[in-house]
Amino acid sequence: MDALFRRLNYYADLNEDDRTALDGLKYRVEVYESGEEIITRGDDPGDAFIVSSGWAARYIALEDGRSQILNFMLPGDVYDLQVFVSSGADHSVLALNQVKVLEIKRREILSVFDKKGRAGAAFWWCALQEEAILREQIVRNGRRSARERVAHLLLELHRRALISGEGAGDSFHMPVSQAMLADALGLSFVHINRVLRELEKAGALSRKKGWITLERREHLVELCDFRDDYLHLDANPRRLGFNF
Amino acid sequence: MDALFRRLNYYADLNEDDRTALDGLKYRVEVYESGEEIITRGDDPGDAFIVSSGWAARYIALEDGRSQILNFMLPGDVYDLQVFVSSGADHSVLALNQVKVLEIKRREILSVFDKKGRAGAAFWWCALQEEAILREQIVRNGRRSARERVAHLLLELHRRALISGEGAGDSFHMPVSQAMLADALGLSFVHINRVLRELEKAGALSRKKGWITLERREHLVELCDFRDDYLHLDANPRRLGFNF
DNA sequence: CGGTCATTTGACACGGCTCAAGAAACGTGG
DNA sequence: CCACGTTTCTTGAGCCGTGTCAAATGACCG
Repeated sequence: MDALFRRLNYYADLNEDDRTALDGLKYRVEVYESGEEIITRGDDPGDAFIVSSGWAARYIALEDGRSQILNFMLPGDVYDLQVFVSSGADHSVLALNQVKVLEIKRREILSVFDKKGRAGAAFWWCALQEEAILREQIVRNGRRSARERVAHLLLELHRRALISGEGAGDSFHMPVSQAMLADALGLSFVHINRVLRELEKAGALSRKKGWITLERREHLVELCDFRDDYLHLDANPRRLGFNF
Repeated sequence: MDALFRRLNYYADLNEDDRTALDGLKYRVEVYESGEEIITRGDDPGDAFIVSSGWAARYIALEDGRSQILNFMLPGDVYDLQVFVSSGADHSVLALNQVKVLEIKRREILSVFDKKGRAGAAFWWCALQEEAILREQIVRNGRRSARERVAHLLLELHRRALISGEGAGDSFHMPVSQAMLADALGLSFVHINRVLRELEKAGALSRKKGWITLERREHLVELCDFRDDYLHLDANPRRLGFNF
């Protein structure tokens, strides 16, 4: 519940009532190991899911084995805020490392919405951000070169990892194989590797045991013209300890 | 208002009360000519927008002139159902031909949501569908070849045009230049042209004055393995006069 | 009728893909 | 702790889908 509170509070500066409302939510904790499917296409979950720890990937697989990652889910991210209508999931969610998930009945979430406090608004902010991230993914993969895509995605994930309370400074833990990056960015994993090595050789970043360090963040920013406004972080800018 | 009612009714089989609630909505009609911007990035509209007639494109432009269309808006599509939180638009909307737009105050829309009738549910269904279309756009552009992309997008637009009450049978009016198609599919307009001509020569489709006819729809479906489930049309399948 | 914009086609270049094979990292059981 | 199988990463060679550039043609519009 910490991850959720942290996230919502980041957006909306919650007060006591909001905190109480959130604490009152009844939820179940499920643990998924790396490689397990949290949601499978066609499921009709019935609950909303909140990532409490670990990373997951929303993806769609084509018939012939190709597959595309839609986006990554970090602690505090919510699956299925479209709690008002129920429909079979049109995509799957895969655990990238061990993921703890809070599963909450739709009507529980609705009770928070109904209270019309800041917690409800913060949930909406989450939904708005999630959709904006999808849109940025479209632009990234549609109109950017391989190098730009990699730089842009790393900058996004770095930013989001910081918000989730993971990572420190210019480093963050990224439990994502190069093949997964390829499926996220619409490239081959061979080419992902080449781009990563090139950036590494240029001193822009370094990698070690699943940790990424953005050695020259400004260089990466410039490389892909990264603007973070799509992350809609300005709900409450004072939450962020530094300026980009 | 017809386009909206038609769309919502398609999803939810509205009753008299719902109809009354919708008819009671106060709105303003704005007309935009082809090429005009309905929403400009950075705007904070304050209202929700419903396309009443005509086509529009949501897009994001990069600094250097590249631009990416996120998706197309057809009659009955709604802009900004995230009415509960207000934030600057992170993308723009461009009129592709003459577009009539209903502009509705957020609180008006909220009143329909609050009534908890089927109209509210139908709005949610719209939001769910919109996000699913974005996801499919990611997969299409990320993991499909140029030919598959073109076929897949045409099939989607055909389907959506029929639902909007435009088009007839295998034909529909598509006020979209090849350069726009290119910006939607992450390709160059030269290549779009080649693919279209190829499909045309193969007898899969024909074009005339902005009208597209899917001469061999099944062929196109097979070509890109088109599954229409992402359009979430199953809310009320009987509304559709034919089976795919 | 001229001007502008959209379409079409050819020639050529190149970014990223495929295939292949070796090296490194990782997990597991002994 | 090592040994082993498995997955992931790395690198090279060659190819192909798509981009770029350029120019002609056609469609539309006042």
